[in-house]
Amino acid sequence: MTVKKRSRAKSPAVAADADTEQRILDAASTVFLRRGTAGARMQDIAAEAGVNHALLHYYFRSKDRLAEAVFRRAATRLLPPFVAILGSDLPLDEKVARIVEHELDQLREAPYLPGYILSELNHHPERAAQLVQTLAGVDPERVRPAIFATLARQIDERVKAKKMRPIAVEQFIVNLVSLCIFPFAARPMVMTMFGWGDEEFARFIDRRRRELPAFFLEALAR
Amino acid sequence: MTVKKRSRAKSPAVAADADTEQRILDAASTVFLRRGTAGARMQDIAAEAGVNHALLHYYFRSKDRLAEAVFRRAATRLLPPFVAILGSDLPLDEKVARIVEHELDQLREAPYLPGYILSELNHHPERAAQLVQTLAGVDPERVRPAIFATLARQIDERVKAKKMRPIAVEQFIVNLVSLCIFPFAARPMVMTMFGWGDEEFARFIDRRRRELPAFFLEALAR
DNA sequence: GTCTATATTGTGATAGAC
DNA sequence: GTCTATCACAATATAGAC
Repeated sequence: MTVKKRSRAKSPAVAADADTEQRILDAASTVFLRRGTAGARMQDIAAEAGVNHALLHYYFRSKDRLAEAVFRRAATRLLPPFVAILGSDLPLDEKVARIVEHELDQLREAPYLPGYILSELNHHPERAAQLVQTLAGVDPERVRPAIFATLARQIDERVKAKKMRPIAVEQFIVNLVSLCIFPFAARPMVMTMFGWGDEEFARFIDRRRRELPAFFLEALAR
Repeated sequence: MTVKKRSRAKSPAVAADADTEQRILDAASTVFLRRGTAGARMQDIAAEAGVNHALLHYYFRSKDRLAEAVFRRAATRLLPPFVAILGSDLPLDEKVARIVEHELDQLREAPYLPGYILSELNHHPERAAQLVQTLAGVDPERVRPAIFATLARQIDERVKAKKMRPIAVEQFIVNLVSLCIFPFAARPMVMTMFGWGDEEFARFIDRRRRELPAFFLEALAR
C-alpha cells in the first residue's frame, strides 16, 4: 500500500522532446474528457501520447490515480476563476459581465470540460468534496460564508435601492452558472436540435457572450 | 448478424410476479443512470433486478442493446413534453410557466436523468441524431421549423408591442432549458458547494419552481 | 424462461530486458 | 526511462441442462 516514490530528476540537457509525464497527462485529459473515465482505455491514452502503455503505470501507477490527476486539473481550470470573481469586491454588474466573458472564452477552448466534470461528479459524487477543498485550498466551511456574505450584501444593497427584485444568493449563483455552462454541457444536443455544425455553434456562443450579461441583469432589475 | 426473434407470448395466468423484461429494463435504468453506460456492470443490473445475469442476454442480447433501450426510454421521458409545450399555441408566459413547472416536477422524481443524458451524449454524440428522430417520430427537418416559427412569431409580437427586448429563438430556448435542467445535472456539485443534504436541495427546487418563471420573463421584459 | 457452468475476449497491471 | 512479453482477472457472452 505504500506508494513507491520514484526519483525523477530530468536532465534538462536531454529534454529535446516535451516532458513525458506532461505528455501523458495531456493525452489522458484528451481521452478522458471525450470518453469519460470508465469508457477510456489506457491503450488509447498511450497511443494519443505516443508512448508505450507501460509508461502510464510507471508515471501514474494506476488508471485510478491518472484519472484523479486529470479530474483535479480539469476542475482546477473550471472553478477557481469563478469563485475568485464572485468573491471579489467588484460591483455586481461587473462580476456578472466578467464571469460570463471569462467562462465563455475559456469553454470555447475546452468545450468538453463541463460535460466531463458533470459526468464524473454524477458517477462519483464523493469526488465533489475533494473538489471543493482543492479549489479552496482550505476548509470550504470558511470560504463559502465569505463569498456568500459579500454577494448577499451587494444584492441587498440593490434591493434596498429599489433597483432589483429580491433573490436568494443560491438561486443567483445557480442561475448564472447554468446560463454559462449548460450550453457547453449540452453541446451535442443543442447542435443536433438546431442542425448546427461547429461554426454555427461558435457564432451562437459569440452572440451569447455579448447578450447574456444584459439578459441576466435585466432579469433582476425592476 | 440476423436478430433472433424470440416468441414471448406471456400467459397472463402465470403473471403473479411482474413482467421480467420490464423488471430488467427498470433495473438497467437504475444502474445505468447512476454509473453511466460504460461504468455499469451487467452483473449489477441482474442483481438489482433479482434475476440471473444470463437473462439479460436472453432478453436484450447484448449490453449495447440494453443500453440503447435505456437511453431511448430516458430521452423519451425528458424531451417530448418540452417540445410539445414549446410548439403549442399557448401564450408565451404560459409556455414558460408550464415548462418550468413540468420539468422541475419531473426531475425531482428522476434527478439522475439530466446528468445521464448529457453524459451519454457527450461520450456518444452520434446518438443525438437518433434521439431527435425518436422524439419527433419524423424527420427533424420538418419539426424544427414548426416550433421555431410559432415561437419566433410570439417573441416578435411582444417585441413589437414594446413589452420585450429582442432575443433570438435559439438563445431563448437554451436559456430556458439551462435554468431548468442544469441544477439537476450539477446536483452533486451544487449540494457540496452549498453544504446541502437532500432536504435542502429539495427546498431549493421548490423555491425555484415558484420563482423561476418570473425571473425568466423579467429578463425579457422592458 | 430461468438457471449453472463455461467460453472468450478485453483490459489493467507487472516483470524484466535494454 | 522506455520497451516487450506476459500475467491475472474482470466482464461480456454463450451453451446446454432443467
